[in-house]
Amino acid sequence: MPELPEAETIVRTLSPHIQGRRILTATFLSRRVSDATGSDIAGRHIAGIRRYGKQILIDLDRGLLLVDLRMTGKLLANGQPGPYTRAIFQLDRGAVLFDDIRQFGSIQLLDVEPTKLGPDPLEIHPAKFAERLRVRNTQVKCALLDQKFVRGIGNIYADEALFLARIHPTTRANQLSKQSALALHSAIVKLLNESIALGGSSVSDYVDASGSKGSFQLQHKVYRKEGKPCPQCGEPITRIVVAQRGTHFCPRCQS
DNA sequence: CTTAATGTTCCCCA
DNA sequence: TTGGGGAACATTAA
Repeated sequence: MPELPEAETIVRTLSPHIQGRRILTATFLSRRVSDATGSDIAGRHIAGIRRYGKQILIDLDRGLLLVDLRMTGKLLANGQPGPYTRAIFQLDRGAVLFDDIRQFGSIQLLDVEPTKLGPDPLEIHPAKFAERLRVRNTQVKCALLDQKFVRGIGNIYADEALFLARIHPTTRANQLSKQSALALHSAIVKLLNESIALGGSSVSDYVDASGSKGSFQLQHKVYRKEGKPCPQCGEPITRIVVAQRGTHFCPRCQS
């Protein structure tokens, strides 16, 4: 799904449309989207919206909605319903659509905070991040993708951060020098913030709540760049598979 | 027809 | 208990 920067952008672009609004009706067009029913949700007020890792939490006057976008989920303000619209929230002013081509996404109605994931990469102290890596006996890319390790990083930013920090994706996390671990933390913070500033990466079909694409994909150095020259040294970018995900890196820069 | 895609979970094996 | 690997979920695009 959208990763941290995309979720953050969706929250920012959707917030002005839904903050303080009342949900008149909620309609689920696909059984897979939710266990909740429209009548469970109708009538509640929206207190606010926030990001939790790469997920989105919509606080209600009673309970909250946990929106998990997975690979192709979208939240759209005042869009036109189409063939992939899976849920419609009619508000007292405007409407919100949940579109999702692949239907991996979901919207859950919770009465308490969701189960806890790892720390937010933009908030964790660099030394704490390094320490978490040090006690992890797994490939560093696997750690980055594990939402219980840190919440919000996905396949794009994992590959880009490992390139920026010059770390091979299959390096054991507990074998990284403290210096490398800190470089990785710094690369992650830099990339996530830069991406947020550019509205996220639109590589597949990501758009924000207004239907606008981000532009951070133009800054990608290795993600989906197999065979293209490394911007640092010219060596062709290599693609391997790690944790069942396409993994892109420079075999010369990322020893 | 085959492969891969911003993700997670479940199941089996060591 | 931890970690690795594969399948599954549903749909599109190259």
